[in-house]
Amino acid sequence: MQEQGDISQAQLAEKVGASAASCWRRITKLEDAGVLTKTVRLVNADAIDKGLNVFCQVRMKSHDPAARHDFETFIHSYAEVLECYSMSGEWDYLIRAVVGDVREYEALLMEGILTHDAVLTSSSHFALKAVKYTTALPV
Amino acid sequence: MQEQGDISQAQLAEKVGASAASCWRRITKLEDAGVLTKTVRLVNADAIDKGLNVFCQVRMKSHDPAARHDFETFIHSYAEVLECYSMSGEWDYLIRAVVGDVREYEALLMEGILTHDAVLTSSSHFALKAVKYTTALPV
DNA sequence: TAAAAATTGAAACATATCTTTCATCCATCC
DNA sequence: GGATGGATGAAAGATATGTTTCAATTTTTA
Repeated sequence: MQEQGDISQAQLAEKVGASAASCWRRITKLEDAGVLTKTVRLVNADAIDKGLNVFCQVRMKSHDPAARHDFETFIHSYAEVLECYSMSGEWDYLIRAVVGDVREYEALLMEGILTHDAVLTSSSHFALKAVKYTTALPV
Repeated sequence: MQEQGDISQAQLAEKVGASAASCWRRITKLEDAGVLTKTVRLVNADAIDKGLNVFCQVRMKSHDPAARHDFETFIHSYAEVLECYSMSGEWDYLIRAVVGDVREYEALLMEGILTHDAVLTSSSHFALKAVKYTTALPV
């Protein structure tokens, strides 16, 4: 289901060698346990001109909880930011953003991310190619 | 659909203020055009003990196409590696891997990634928290 | 402005879908 | 070893689903 989210329980049952009813019970249990979460439809980034992946490392001026929380809420408001992680080490945050071109990224960085009060420095790195991208966790 | 991949066309129609038939036609067109790709089910990483995100930067010994291609195929074989990008700048690749704990990552790195002939160096960075994670591209 | 082309919505259609029920099977525990 | 609890599969049931058709409307083209 991680690879084919729209598979029917009947097909799934055949694939795993169980009954449809058994699949239904297991899926329901996993949903209730919060293991299986939402179903999403993936979009081809190149097809909608968002094929450029940029990674942005951010260092904060202050590490106090309020500033961090404010920055995290702030970063959530940017649709171009698909991923953001609070990091150990020299950089406080690592962001993955998708844009159509470098100009678009410049705008996101200069008029967006860097305008936040708590941000001290940033360092951007551009992906030349997405070698692998999957949402499926191991087993 | 990027946020709710299992929405029915009837619900979608109501949401966007169009008919179900119209939705069906548009979806079919986007699928045929390769814009809408597969539907996937997301899994709660913490629930299956894969809640630790690690970023690994890799530098290659050689930059020749054969070595790169071989490494990229190699990296595809690791289920823990969810994302891998060929990068500009000082590092050749950036990898995001999910593991249960640091021990598990040590094994992936030492017995996996670093065993590849073309790899020169690597640098790993651990995420303390996933602040934002979405698969939905902007608009 | 008039003709042509494309898009739309409503309804009908056929089908696939999830969900429940029930009897059976298996494993476990006292 | 018998009884209890849990899991299983097959079938039935009700419903929601995708897909097509057709007439009407809108947009484009000449």
